[in-house]
Amino acid sequence: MSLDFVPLKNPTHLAPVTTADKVYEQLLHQIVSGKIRAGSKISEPELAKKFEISRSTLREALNRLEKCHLIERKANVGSRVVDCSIEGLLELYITREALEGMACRQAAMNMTDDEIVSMREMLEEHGKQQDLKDGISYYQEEGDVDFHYKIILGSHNQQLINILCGQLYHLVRMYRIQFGMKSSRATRAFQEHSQIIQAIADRDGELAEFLMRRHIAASRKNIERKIAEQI
Amino acid sequence: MSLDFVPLKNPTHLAPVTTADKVYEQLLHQIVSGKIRAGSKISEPELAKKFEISRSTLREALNRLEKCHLIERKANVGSRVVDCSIEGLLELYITREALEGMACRQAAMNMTDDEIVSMREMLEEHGKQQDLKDGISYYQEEGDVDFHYKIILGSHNQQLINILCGQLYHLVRMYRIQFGMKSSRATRAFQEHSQIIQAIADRDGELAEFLMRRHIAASRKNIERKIAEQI
DNA sequence: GCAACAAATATTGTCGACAATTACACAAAG
DNA sequence: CTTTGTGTAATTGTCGACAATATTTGTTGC
Repeated sequence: MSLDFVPLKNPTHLAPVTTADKVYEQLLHQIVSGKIRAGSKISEPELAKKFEISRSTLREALNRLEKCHLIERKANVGSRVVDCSIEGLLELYITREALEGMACRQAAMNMTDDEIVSMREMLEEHGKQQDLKDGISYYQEEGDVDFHYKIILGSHNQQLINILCGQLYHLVRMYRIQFGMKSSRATRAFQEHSQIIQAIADRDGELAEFLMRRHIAASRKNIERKIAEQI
Repeated sequence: MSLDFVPLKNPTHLAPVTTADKVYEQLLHQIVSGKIRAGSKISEPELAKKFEISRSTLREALNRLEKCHLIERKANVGSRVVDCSIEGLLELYITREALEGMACRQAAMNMTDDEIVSMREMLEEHGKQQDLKDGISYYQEEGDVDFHYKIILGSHNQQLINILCGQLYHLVRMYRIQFGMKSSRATRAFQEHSQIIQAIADRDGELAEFLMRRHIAASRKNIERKIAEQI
């Protein structure tokens, strides 16, 4: 299996230099996209052979996946991909609400004017795409993630950035893909994004946090509602 | 170097089964306590020899330290212990404020009555010790951590538990030890703890989160003040 | 047919050696 | 004296093999 192509999008992302890095990226993508099924057992010998690397190198890659909580290891038993459950999804969103809310508050305090301008431009761009496609759209989904990434980075808080971009957002993307979560409240979400940016531009940290928390909570409740309907 | 003695206190803690587990615990303790200095470079051959294990096993242990952000690795360069900076400490407390605030809100919603009783008992115990020693005390410091651990666990949210107990609190303890942070507001903190438990017992999640955030923010501001004085 | 135990198989953990990369020491040039 | 370049030494990354543990298979007894 080739190790070249890089299928990743993450602001924390560094260029992969070592073999284990590249395998890690491949596996990350395959898990997030569901090509390696959630909850499935990982066979070290099997994967090592598939990637044509030694088990040591593969284990190094697995360690990094474990670091972002995409797999879980038990001593002398092995690794499993985390499984996607509704409870897990809700817990994830609650955690996001806390962290991104604070990140948003910090962003209002710490973002440079340039960063704010750049966010406004991005939002405009998203608005145009929304005009064209309205409803569901790949760009909306990716656009949403981009928006959140920029705010997180804008907090200038390395702890928040590491936890959110380095760990939680891989899971967020995984759930989005595997549960087929298209937002269904795109125009609404776009408005909320605008409000949030305005609060940041006004340097109103308290409001910015409040709005971000409401934004994520709304998204969570939307999911809860859908789940309830399916029963 | 012997690998037997277990010097750890963490609710997420599982019995170490593998050699790498034991070495990880030893290193964790040595880093948190400052025996291995913050910011210092880690030599794999040197440490492996000291523990009388192979480099592979040591690297396995290092991977776990990296997982809780106690060391940082650069490809082809090596590992360093994270260094303790004032900015890092403040960022840590801001992150704690967000996460523990939410954990406290969830605890108010999800704790069982038994858990609440158990918290009350613990607080009483701490109160007695405070009567005796008043001022600075080992028990106060450990008691404070115990209090926070219990609330985090009470959230019943695995994400919050993992991030806080598995990652952030190692850093918290490291900073406490290395910066010699004795609270200096012990009686005040005790009162705040009481208030928080009351809010949880009343199932008032909103108030519980508010109080916990104020509690941690006060602690952070206390640190900022001390730092300012030293200049 | 089912349960409990035993042997065989497969998987994970650990080891030591080699390859690739980086850091260091020293010499030569400006 | 500083700086640049080169060669050596040290460190990290990767590999394949062996040991320890878990899982599966097969067998025996009821």
